[in-house]
Amino acid sequence: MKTNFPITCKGIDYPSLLENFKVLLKRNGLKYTLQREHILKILYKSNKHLSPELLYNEIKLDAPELNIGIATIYRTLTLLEEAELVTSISLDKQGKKYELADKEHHDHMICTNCGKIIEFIDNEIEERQKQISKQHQFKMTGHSMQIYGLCNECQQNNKEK
Amino acid sequence: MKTNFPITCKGIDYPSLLENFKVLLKRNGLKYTLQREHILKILYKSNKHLSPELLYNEIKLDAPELNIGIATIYRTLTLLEEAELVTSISLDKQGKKYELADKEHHDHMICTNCGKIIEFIDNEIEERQKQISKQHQFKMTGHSMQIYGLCNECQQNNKEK
DNA sequence: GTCGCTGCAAAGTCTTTGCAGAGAG
DNA sequence: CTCTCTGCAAAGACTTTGCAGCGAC
Repeated sequence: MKTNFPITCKGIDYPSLLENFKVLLKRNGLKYTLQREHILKILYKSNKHLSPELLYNEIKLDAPELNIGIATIYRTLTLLEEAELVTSISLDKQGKKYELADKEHHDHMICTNCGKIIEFIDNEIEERQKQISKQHQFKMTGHSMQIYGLCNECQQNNKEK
Repeated sequence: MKTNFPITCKGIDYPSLLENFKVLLKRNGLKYTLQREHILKILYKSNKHLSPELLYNEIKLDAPELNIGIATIYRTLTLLEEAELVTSISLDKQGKKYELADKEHHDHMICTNCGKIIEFIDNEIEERQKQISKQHQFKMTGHSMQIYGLCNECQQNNKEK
């Protein structure tokens, strides 16, 4: 399935996002369902990286009557990722995590102690990546960068011990 | 298990690497076995990123009489990674891949069409990462960066079609 | 000899798939 | 009505673990 969703998500209110979402589903011949809305909603509300399982649990809490299945989560996330409505990062141990697509691309700092994820953007690096790709005659379509280490908090805690 | 292997691997001949390897095993209270040597050897010979399964197959071919088990591959790779004798990258679909630790850290360009991996280093980016970490009071211990896209070859092939 | 290492098979994860029924358009 | 989407359960891929025997030291 090939979809083509030109969209930015964050920084808009939920009702607008939802409207956007419905339009985009239609445009791609996909149906609007309560399950899909809830997935969008939880991603919007939590505003952070969620694993499929976490997302599943959140929806179970938020809408137990929906009785959503984990398979639907996986299927929908795959679909939304193809549609570029969500993006994912894959961490070595923890598996894939998803978040709403952002109008701005960003990279991640991941605390190896507590798992916290700090987002950042750096134009200098972005620019350099393009140059490097060009040098290697490589046609860049995307990239991901993770910095691993200890967040401020965990550094403090370590000192105390 | 905590190991402490200060080492560089590439750019040295195999016998030296092997000697190095034996010393380091001993230093960490680990035993030298034929299985471990073969894993080292294949990683050295292939000089690229291997998945546990590929590594397994290569060893089966190279030394069928060893009758190595896949579990040993996994156990050994985990161990060698802790020991910093090998490093891994995790690609979304393909899972983890391993290579011998290099004296120089490097990043990866990954062709989304053919899976080819091109390695590169860029000091400007390395430097910038340090600065960014500092800005966020984040104690960087490592990082990984992947650029996704089409390698030169695949671009040519696409044009032909 | 001791104790770590190994192969095997079984058990775990995490993710995907087949299917029949439910539901959106 | 039609055809997609869903939940369920089963199947898959990949990785880890328990165990008894083997082998390095």
